[in-house]
Amino acid sequence: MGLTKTEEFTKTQNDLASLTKALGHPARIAIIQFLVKTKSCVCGDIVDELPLSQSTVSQHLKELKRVGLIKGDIDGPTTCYCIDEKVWNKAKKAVGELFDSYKEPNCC
Amino acid sequence: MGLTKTEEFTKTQNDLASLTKALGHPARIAIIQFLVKTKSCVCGDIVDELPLSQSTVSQHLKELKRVGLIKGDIDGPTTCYCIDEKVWNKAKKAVGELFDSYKEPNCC
DNA sequence: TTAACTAATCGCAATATTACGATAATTTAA
DNA sequence: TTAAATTATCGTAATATTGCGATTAGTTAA
Repeated sequence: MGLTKTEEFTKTQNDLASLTKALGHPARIAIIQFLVKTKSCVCGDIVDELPLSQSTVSQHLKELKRVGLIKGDIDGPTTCYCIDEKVWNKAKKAVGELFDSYKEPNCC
Repeated sequence: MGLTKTEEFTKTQNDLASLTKALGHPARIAIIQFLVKTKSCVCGDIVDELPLSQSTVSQHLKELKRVGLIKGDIDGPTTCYCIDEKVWNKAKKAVGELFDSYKEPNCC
């Protein structure tokens, strides 16, 4: 079918999956790393940094915006992208809790 | 195209993306949570727990095995799945470093 | 051996994703 | 106003993902 059965899972599960899915592409990891390390965050700079076309980069930015990890402020003709601190910290906590929930081998 | 330009990104970027992509489905999050909380980890128990068919669950297990987060020991007619501690800790570290790399708002 | 059980794989259909060029929308500069 | 620059969106093609039923492969029990 190609259609995830979202309604069969909990909100937590769907939210975590949505977040990790958004990070699940090397271009989007690269965008995040670039936004973390640079002070400027003009869209054009991101396009220049990535080995992808402008329209493709724009799509990846949209996906990261969808989950809220980044936000874009329109500033004249350009758009200034950056990490959304609040959502970032929430995501960090959620993913951290998942990884921390495993303590030690149960079997095998 | 539908084909990620893997070769244009660094190994770190591809590895992180591959890992988060594997976590990017609610069924796979549910599987991980189930393996974390239960002591038993028989494949059939996972199938019973999830609202998906046996073949679909098997596919999700395969994806998690592909990135190494879980491993499956064939034990007679059943297969015993569990978290792979070593890969888990590596993944935890890699994702943790990504989230920790962001310190404070740069702009916007 | 046969039968029952477990789990992986195959084949298929529906939908999603990735990527690009072209176009549109917006803003600034001339 | 016109032209240039920036970014979003549209349309399209190729590939990937999700899900299921059916089948296959393997093991155990009778």
